[in-house]
Amino acid sequence: MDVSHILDNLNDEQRKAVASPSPHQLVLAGAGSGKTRVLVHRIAWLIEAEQASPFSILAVTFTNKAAREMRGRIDELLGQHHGGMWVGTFHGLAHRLLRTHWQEAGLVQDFHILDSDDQLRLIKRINRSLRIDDDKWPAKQCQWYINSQKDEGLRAANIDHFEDDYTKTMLQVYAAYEEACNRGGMIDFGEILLRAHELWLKNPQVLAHYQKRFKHILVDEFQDTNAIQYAWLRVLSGADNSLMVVGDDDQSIYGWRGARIENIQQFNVDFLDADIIRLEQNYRSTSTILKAANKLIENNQGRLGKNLWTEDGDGEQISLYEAFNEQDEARFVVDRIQDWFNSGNRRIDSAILYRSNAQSRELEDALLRVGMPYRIYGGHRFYERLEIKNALAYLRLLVNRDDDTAMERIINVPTRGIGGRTMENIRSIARDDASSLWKACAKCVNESLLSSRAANAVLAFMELIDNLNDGCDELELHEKVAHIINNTGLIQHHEKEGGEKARARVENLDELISAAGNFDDAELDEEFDIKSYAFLSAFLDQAALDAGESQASESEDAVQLMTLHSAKGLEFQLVFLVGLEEGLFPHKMSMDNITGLEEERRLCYVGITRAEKKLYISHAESRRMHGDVNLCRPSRFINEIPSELIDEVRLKSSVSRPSFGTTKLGTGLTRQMSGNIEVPQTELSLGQRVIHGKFGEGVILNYEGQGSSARVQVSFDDVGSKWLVLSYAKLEVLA
DNA sequence: AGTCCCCCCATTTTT
DNA sequence: TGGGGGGACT
Repeated sequence: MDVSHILDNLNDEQRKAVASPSPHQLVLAGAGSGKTRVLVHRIAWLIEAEQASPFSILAVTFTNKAAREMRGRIDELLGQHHGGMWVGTFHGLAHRLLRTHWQEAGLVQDFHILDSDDQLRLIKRINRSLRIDDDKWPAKQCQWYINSQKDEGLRAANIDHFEDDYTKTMLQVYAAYEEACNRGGMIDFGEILLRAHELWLKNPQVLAHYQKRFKHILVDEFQDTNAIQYAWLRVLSGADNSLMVVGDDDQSIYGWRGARIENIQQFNVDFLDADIIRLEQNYRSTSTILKAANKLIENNQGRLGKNLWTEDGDGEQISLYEAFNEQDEARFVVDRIQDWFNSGNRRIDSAILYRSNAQSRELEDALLRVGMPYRIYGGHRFYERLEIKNALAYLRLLVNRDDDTAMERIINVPTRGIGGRTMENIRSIARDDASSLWKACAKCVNESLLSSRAANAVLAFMELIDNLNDGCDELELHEKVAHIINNTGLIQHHEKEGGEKARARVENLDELISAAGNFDDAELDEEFDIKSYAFLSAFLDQAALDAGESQASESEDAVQLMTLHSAKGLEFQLVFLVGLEEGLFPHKMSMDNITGLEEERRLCYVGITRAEKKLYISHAESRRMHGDVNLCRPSRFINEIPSELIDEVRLKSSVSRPSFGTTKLGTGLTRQMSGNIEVPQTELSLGQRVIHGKFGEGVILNYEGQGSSARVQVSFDDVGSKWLVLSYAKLEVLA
């Protein structure tokens, strides 16, 4: 077979990786160096050149989006869809194994997945029943503890007891939580991986089967794997199978959630014969941008070492803007995007990247003010929304009446007179009988264990669910969903909230019906009857494992706003990195230790390498955070970029820039101001020192409005900051 | 059961 | 500054 089309259009290094004869490859793929390309071409190479069966291939990614993209590109390159190949996320694949081997994994057949919201609710309930002080040991903290232990592959029984309060309490909660999950047939995200790993260890015959099947394993974003994920891979690949891992140690930004950058080094130890291939040629950015990124990341210790280069030219200089405050920064960014748009570019090719979500507000305000369309990534994902989770909980009860998490969620939503008192009774009966809430409800009704009013309400609820069930039997999935939504009063319930929010919720419920209609079983080998409860079950699994895109309208030409973390893997012609200030980026929570600081630096590296053509970096001299104004020093990362690559932006008004004296802001710090933004139609500019007849001396912080309604915000030395209408306040400029 | 108010908190996020 | 959660009050 002619396989030249697989190797054509690859560079030497990419080709070396794709056609590597070694059983193990470590591909260190720099940003924009064609890493997905290598994975996709490698798979095509295995199938077409080495005659590997698609059934023998397993490709793992971190996100569903990445898995879908890879799958699409493989099909495209091969010109057909190979069903037998497993391409998915760690969680998706592990889940698939557990569905098949539920018995060997020690699960019940109809186990269901607990998402982080369900998990937190469950922990809260457990803590209440254990009488654990929520102020001292917040449920969130317990959740974090449990998940981190699971990421490390540790169960409560495996953890050494120390007699300190913290470990003692956490272990108590962890153990009770494990028990509750087992009783209810629930597994959380960490448990999916842990069980899948234990499945290998406890069932040699199952392991042998999959080791024999998956001769070729490929892993994307390897630097993001945690301990359990790597252990799972290592065991599966065994002694004979081929394993290709692709990653970039310089883009490891998820250490805080268990990712182990050390897995890359460990790979070299575990597989001494591994072929190490560096992809350093970059096809994304200008030489200037790459030089900046290279120099910045050189400040990190213990790197495997990589230097990005391009055949492209230098391109534009990086622009650095020193804003007076966060509003000025936002205004600057929006102005630049307008210029860019007005010179014939698309907004969708520009992105504003920030360290923390809170920074988006100012940017949004500025964008709204000029009426520029934008899209914010992040926030609530579709299947995590309240109204969607409520509807799904009804569906879950149809599949399994003993699903306590679902019961807890909707037994009184919409309100039907089953309050906290009644629930306490039901819970305690369930606890005593070690039964589910549903069974406890039945018992309460049959044996008259509740007041008649409560009993009636409970009975009505149970009848509602049973009737829904009967009405659903012969319906297709989307009809089932519609049936539930229309017959539970959920719409009216959410409408009652009123306002924009209510409208959005009702719309989302509609969208859920379409989502059910679109649900396809492309990734499942089994044939499903779309009217069956098994199909409904598969849909619910999918909803738990794939949170869904947060916003649907992708078509609009809008500026992209997102955190640096969510920008990983994306690229834009024009990129703004905003808020480069000490304490914000690097963030103060991560800057006091070298590990944290280096991860922040990698985050900055990720940000810089998102830019294809032009990069703007900005920082503000003062920024309002949690209510009060802080003075900010420029981020050390700015100094780590060679100054010859940077042009400092001076706005045109800087020619007539007023001179500033040494000013004092409310914080008591003394510093040199260098603002240069003029308040329109006045002689004033931001940062300027002024005097007011009544309030005394101060500094101009901000302005808004024009003409007679123009106002300025002044931070007075003695009385704090005030907004003044210019036409009334007689402000005198101080030299 | 629902509303209101106060207090507390405040990186990053996927599954 | 502002959002969310929990408790108290109606």
